[in-house]
Amino acid sequence: MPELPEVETLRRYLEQTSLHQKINGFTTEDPKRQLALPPEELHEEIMGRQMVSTTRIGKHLLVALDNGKVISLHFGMTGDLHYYRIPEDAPRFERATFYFDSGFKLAFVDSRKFGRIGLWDSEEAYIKAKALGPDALEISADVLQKGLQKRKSPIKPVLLDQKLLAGIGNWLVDEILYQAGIHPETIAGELTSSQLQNLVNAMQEVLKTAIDKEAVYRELPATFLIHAREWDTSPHPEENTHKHCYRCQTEILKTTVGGRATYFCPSCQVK
DNA sequence: TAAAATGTTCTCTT
DNA sequence: AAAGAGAACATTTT
Repeated sequence: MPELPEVETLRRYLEQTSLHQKINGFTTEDPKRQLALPPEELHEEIMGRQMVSTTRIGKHLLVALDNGKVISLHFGMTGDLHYYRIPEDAPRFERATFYFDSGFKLAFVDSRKFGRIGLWDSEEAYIKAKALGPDALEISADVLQKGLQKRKSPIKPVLLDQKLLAGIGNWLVDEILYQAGIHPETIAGELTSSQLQNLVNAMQEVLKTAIDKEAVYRELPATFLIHAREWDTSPHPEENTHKHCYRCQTEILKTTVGGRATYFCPSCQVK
């Protein structure tokens, strides 16, 4: 699930379900692993408090409490949220739960258990601790260009570096490079100014489109590369057209760049 | 059944 | 100091 558009969708979900209710309980399956602080401490700080507002930076969701503290939610590879009341609606893989006095619960769902929950004195403290760069929707072309300039790695792993800019994950980076017509192994510092411009435009376009569709992949435009990924659950898997570039019909290739699975069009994205 | 999976972080090396 | 490579983390799904 959780790259920038997914986390933005979760932020809105939390905002529409869970604000302004008294928290009267919190449980975790595996506090040592899932919490960035001792469970007693978290419990003490949030009991009786209310969530009052949310912020997102990159893939991180921050929830402000009415005592000024900030809960951090990071969703790892498979994190999700589910708000419910009756036990029949409990999701699979519920790893942590916030209980409200309304009787509703906010579940932190996470099959692979890479997600983390923390408590901080301020948003700034969290951003500093994680050394997060500017959010991918906010970063200016100028700052991005300066960040890329000195890097000698392929552009793909550089864009995945959350210290440079926050929010881009493995499917997004492939999508953005595809839309920008840039080969994922192009050395970051060697991008031309027109490539850089294409990159900035594609990043905005892809992020906004994905947020607009609430990160539901099958609703993304047919022009999106994401439909070529194996885990795309197309309603018509027998139609293999999504394995080809919508622009030139060339077969989409799968390789490894920076240790991650990488999809690209060998014809539209040349080094 | 072995392999791959939307992410981060740590260690080691350069 | 900073950048890059690679492994580790835990579990599910195909």
